[in-house]
Amino acid sequence: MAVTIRDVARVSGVHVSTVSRALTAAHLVKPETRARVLAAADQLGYRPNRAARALSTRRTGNLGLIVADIANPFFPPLLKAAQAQARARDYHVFIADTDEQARVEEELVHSMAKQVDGAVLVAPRLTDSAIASLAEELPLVVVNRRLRGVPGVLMDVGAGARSAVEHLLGLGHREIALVSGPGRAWTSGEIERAAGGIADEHGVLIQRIGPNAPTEEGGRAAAEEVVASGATAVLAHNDLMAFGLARRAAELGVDVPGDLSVVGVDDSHLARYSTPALTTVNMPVAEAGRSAVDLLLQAVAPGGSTGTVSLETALVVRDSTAPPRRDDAAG
Amino acid sequence: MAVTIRDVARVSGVHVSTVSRALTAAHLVKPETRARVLAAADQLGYRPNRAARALSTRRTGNLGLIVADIANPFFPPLLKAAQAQARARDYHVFIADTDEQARVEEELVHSMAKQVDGAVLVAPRLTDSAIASLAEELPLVVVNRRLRGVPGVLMDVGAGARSAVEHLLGLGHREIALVSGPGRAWTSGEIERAAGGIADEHGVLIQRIGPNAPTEEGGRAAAEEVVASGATAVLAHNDLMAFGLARRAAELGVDVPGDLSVVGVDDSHLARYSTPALTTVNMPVAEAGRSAVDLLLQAVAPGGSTGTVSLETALVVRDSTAPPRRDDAAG
DNA sequence: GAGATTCTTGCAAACGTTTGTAGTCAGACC
DNA sequence: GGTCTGACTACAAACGTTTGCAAGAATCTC
Repeated sequence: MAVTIRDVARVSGVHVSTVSRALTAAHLVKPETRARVLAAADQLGYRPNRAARALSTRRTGNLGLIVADIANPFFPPLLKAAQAQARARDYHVFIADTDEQARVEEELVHSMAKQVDGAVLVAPRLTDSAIASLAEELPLVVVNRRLRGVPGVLMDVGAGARSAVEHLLGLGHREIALVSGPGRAWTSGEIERAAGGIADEHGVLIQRIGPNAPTEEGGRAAAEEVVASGATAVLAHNDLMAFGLARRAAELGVDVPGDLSVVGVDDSHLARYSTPALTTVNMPVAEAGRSAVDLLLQAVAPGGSTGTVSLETALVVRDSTAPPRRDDAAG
Repeated sequence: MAVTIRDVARVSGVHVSTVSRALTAAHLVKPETRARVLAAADQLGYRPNRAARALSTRRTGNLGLIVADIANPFFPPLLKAAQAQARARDYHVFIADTDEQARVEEELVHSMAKQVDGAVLVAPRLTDSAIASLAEELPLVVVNRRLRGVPGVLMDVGAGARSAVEHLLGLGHREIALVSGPGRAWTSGEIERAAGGIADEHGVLIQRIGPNAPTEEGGRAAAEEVVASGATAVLAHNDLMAFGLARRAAELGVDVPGDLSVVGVDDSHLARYSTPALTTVNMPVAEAGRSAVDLLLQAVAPGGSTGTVSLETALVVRDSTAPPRRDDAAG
């Protein structure tokens, strides 16, 4: 039924091994022969069977992309970029959604292991040691997780959080709250550390609220505590939470940014679309997706090197931050 | 290195073929033998090599998911649901992004053909005949495209558009515009036909504006024409466009919904997040993703049947629609 | 112009499974 | 007690590639 290398061999009058070489190791066959083979392949519409190739070479030409939640707006641009990069390198990508569950994440790596040359774990929820042990089974690259021995792509969210707090301090805020996300995420720790550090330098204490689910609901849930705390500004773990927080605050009669400045993290499209448009930390997700794939491909290649790339983030000031009200500052 | 069926055979003291059968055709081996084999497999951490299995059975256990733009908020929930459904059926999914290019779509089907048992084309940009010819090469399911001979999942966007127009008519609008999307999309035609039909019944003429790119920019671009047309209400091809349109209208000093009611299509999260929250036609995308996978799996199965499933849509009324201003109606 | 290289190609084994065929064994049947 | 049946298992070929090895042809070297 399907046309195989054998058919091509017959039509072009050479042995299958010659066809194979003509296709994958051009310099090993005489140019004229190669031309004949290619012509035959083209004429027959031959496409190599990657499963057979994989069996023989032990390389599948496939990559895995494992994320916590495809529908979370943070991920799609990353997936898109990673997929495009992989395709440019002639790799296909499997995608899998863990539904935020560490156990599923682990199981997915196992079940993919024989089908891919390596996998990218985006913002993994697993423990460091679990990831390290998976990495022995399959070449892995992590995004937004620092792990010795495992190549990673880090977006410098700490620097972004620092800029965000500096921005708030510069506006005159002295009562700043931090609504944190899931304890397990690497970004949570980075944000807290950086925000705390810069606030310290200015003799300001940041109130931490949370942890919360990294969703709009999580943000809403934190809103009352934020308002009650008397904070005039708040930095949220991500845009979704910032958005939920701002919405809930509005319902409580608190004006954003008049009474409360809100800063998010991610710069998802949400940030531009919401009203007021969200001041947020831009994450270079597309770049991260590309880098992750490149790193993985390097790690997988014969003389595979392993490294970590760090990407810069930047604060994007929009309409959800403003100086605190005089009376607030006085009270 | 990796543990194969051969290792399992050695440890459990049987032939490889027995191991194979113990794993895939339980009734063909004696229960005790099977238990021994399973124990050995478990102990060794054996995982079947799917490439080898694929070579032998000619079934890969993989599915392809091809979409125009992963980052367009319409797709991720569909991808998520499809992926989950596939996983529940023990299939893995390849994902690919065509960047809205028909040629890429075609090439992707070709390059996936040998690696998957079938593919889902979501809102394809190809012509009917191109899809039909691809369908001979590989079992295909289309989403939001009607094509004889190719199973499909259709979201009844026509009914949704009809409800939307009825809603606007009910509010008292008589000057209604339709901002259409890409001419190639099936949904474009459906919306136009349905909207035109119901308006006709009420003796109202709908002004068609476009076609435009199905993006925020496309919506912005159409805004001036909409405003100039004197329409008091507008139905946009999708939420992104509705959103861009509303934003641009606001910039032009046109109040939404006071001066102009805006209705979108998709009910992406964007609709809930924007201000004013968008009245829009809800599309059952998760359901569509699941159905598409089920349909594909049916088509691929031995006695494969082929069918079309149609899913209902529903108008969701939010804050972007209101009765027309008196003076407008009078003018 | 003979030996040494280098090219070019064919042969056959291997990758890890599945599966058709055939063999063994125990029990049933008469 | 011999034959038949059915349950169970081993054998070996096949799936479509790649690749080490070897052989023959062509080219080079002196």
